[in-house]
Amino acid sequence: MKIDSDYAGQLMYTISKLAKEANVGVETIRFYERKALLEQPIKPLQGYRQYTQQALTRVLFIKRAQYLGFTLAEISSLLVLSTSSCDDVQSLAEHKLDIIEDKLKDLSRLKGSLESLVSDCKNNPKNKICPIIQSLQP
Amino acid sequence: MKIDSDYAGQLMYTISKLAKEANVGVETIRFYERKALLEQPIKPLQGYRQYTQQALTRVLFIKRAQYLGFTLAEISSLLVLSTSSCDDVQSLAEHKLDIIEDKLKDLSRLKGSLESLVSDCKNNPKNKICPIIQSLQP
DNA sequence: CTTGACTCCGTACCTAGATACGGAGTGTAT
DNA sequence: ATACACTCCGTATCTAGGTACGGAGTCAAG
Repeated sequence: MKIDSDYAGQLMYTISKLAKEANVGVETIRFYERKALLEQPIKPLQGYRQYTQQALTRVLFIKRAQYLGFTLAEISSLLVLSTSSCDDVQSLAEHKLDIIEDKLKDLSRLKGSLESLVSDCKNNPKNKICPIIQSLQP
Repeated sequence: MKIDSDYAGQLMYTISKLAKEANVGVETIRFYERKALLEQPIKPLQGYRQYTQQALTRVLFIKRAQYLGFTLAEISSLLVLSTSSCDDVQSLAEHKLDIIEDKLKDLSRLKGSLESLVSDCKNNPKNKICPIIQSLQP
């Protein structure tokens, strides 16, 4: 078992170590590189690519942002904006908040409709047509 | 302009008329046929396929069920179950309800997190690093 | 009898976010 | 020194729900 490389006092990772640290698959790392969310380290003449701690930080950033509901495209914007404008980041977040609120409304509506249908089912005397199916007929 | 065919007193549609009535695209009708959500009428030796009112009913059923949050796969199950068991339809709906409730919880959590971050931004003195970006750093 | 609109059919393409595969190169342990 | 694990790279595949395309056939109006 090889120990992680050390360059100028910095811990380095191979792609699989990086993936493991970030709790994602190796293919996911490559995918992020293709999407330009993560810089691909230069390949040395001899051996494998080495990933820095900054790369790990970046992958964790992406995962946290995803957890907050941002898409990869939005995360890409976040990364561009992160070096400049707090105002722009804030409006991205506010826009996302609007979308989330819309989705919440939609889901609440669905919940209400389904609850009412299920309750109809429970009151349904045997041998009668299912109220859910009935409700779906035009 | 050809008038819709009439067979045994029943209104019939060409694929584009059916699509128009159901407010979907022609390609969507074909897609549902491929997914076996809709039966493809037999092609006459001469001329185009004719769709019945039952076909229109079916497409509208699919659209209503989608509006209620069912996926096409679930709608496929609903169609199978619809001819037999109200209990089974009911448990499908209850399972869907569980999923919707989970999503509602997730979205509420996201909403809370984002609201708090946006509010941090608003209190952010100029020239300081954006709190949202900061929160994404490990 | 020609023109333009429509159908038919297979296939390819799209988004989003990965996931899998195959073959060649590389690294390490025994 | 050889077996096995890992990397590298391009490309293909997957889910879900469609949308688009191209060429041949068909239909109806003028």
